[in-house]
Amino acid sequence: MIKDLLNCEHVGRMTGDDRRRQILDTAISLFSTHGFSGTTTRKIAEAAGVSEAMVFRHFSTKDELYGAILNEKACQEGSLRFPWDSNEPLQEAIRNKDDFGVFYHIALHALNKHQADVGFMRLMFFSALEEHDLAERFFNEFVSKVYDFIGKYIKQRQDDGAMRDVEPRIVVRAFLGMVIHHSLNNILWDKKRVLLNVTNEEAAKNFAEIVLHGVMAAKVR
Amino acid sequence: MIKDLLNCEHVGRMTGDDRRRQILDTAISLFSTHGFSGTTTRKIAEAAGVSEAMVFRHFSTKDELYGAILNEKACQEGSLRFPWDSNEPLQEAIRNKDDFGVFYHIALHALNKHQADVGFMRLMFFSALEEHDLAERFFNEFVSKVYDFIGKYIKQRQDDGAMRDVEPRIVVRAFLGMVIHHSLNNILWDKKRVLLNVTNEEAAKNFAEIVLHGVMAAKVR
DNA sequence: AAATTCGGTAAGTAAGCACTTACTTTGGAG
DNA sequence: CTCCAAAGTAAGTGCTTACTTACCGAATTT
Repeated sequence: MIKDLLNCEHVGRMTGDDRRRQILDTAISLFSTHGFSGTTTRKIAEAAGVSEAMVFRHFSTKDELYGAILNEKACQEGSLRFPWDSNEPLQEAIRNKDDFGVFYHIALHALNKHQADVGFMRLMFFSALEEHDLAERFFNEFVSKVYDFIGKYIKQRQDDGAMRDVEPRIVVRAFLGMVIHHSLNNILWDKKRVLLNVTNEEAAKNFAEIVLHGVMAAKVR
Repeated sequence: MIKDLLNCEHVGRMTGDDRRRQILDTAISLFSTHGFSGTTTRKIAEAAGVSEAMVFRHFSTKDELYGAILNEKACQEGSLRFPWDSNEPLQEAIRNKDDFGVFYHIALHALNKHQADVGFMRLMFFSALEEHDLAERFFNEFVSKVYDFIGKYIKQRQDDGAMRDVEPRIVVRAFLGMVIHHSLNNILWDKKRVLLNVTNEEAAKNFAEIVLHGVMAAKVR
């Protein structure tokens, strides 16, 4: 029979794996906008265009479905794609001890990532608020490694005499605070960007400058 | 009869207003730990030690109860207590153009407030994620005024020639980012303070120094 | 002391929830 | 073409939900 022609919007039935993926994607979108208890299995099924029984064929409980999502998201984002993986400009900045470049590219990478996956950020915040243990896992496997990475760079630059003697982790907290808080504003609090409307590049540039030099006028430099 | 003696843990009945307050307080605690849809009216009633009917006598719907909470919280925190109200050290720092003092006291005030009312912060994040319009109201009535206040101070110091020419709102975003993100870590992600364990005073001091001078070693100063 | 008010409950109701059962349809291998 | 595993569903199950009704009994008022 004629198949795989005009695969527009799916008419017939899907393979098990395809349907599983589709239910998962649908669920991600719903959980990320309404949280765990705010999302019903019925709505997931409806949005996926199947009966509820299909949801439970692929995931035996609602908890397992939520777990599968967080697991995938945390791993996908956590184990493969660190900000420094396949980020040549950042790697080069590190090699050259170009401090501005390092902070700029970390910030820009993060801001772009957050913007591209709003659902992921919402999901993480929901599961942190709802105290789901996989949010903790994401924190342990991803965030803490970012702290180590940036912290080590700062420590080395302090040893070089280029940076003053501040606890590196406080600097990391301050810097990531600027970046993450900015994303959070764009996603959650100030979606219309009334308070502040800047490109990711501008934000990254300013955050990097502030963490390095602050806002005071240079006296003699 | 003997009454009002040994008023330990309440035996008899409460006045309407007292009961209303008590239900409200109970609900605040539950909503802030489980979110709106994660909290049932039954659990609220149980925790308050009354029947569900009492909850609905005081608040005609669950939505109204949630609204009353956010309303009170947003107003209580929003209209009276700005960081600069009844904060003499901050006011003095402003008068003296003591930039470090200004940022230090704003940060310290915020960090202490967040620590003292974890429930409020959780509530705000839940309602922002759940897109409750009163989170938006809090943002418009409180946050935007903080931006104006700090932004104006920065603008003035730029005019004085003391601070370099950066968009003041970006500086505010960066500074509040450090502070709020730090609180968020303490409340949500890193409750045990594995990554960073500092007092509010230390954090405020370092954040203020970073926003003013950055982390680079002084060249000639 | 009787009347009235109001804090309080037991026992509902209808709708919605996560999850199941028993069954039908479909596509592809033999 | 025949079969059968797997994709799919309709119609439940028992339980929980937000919310209601009809009724107590302790105070306070008169």
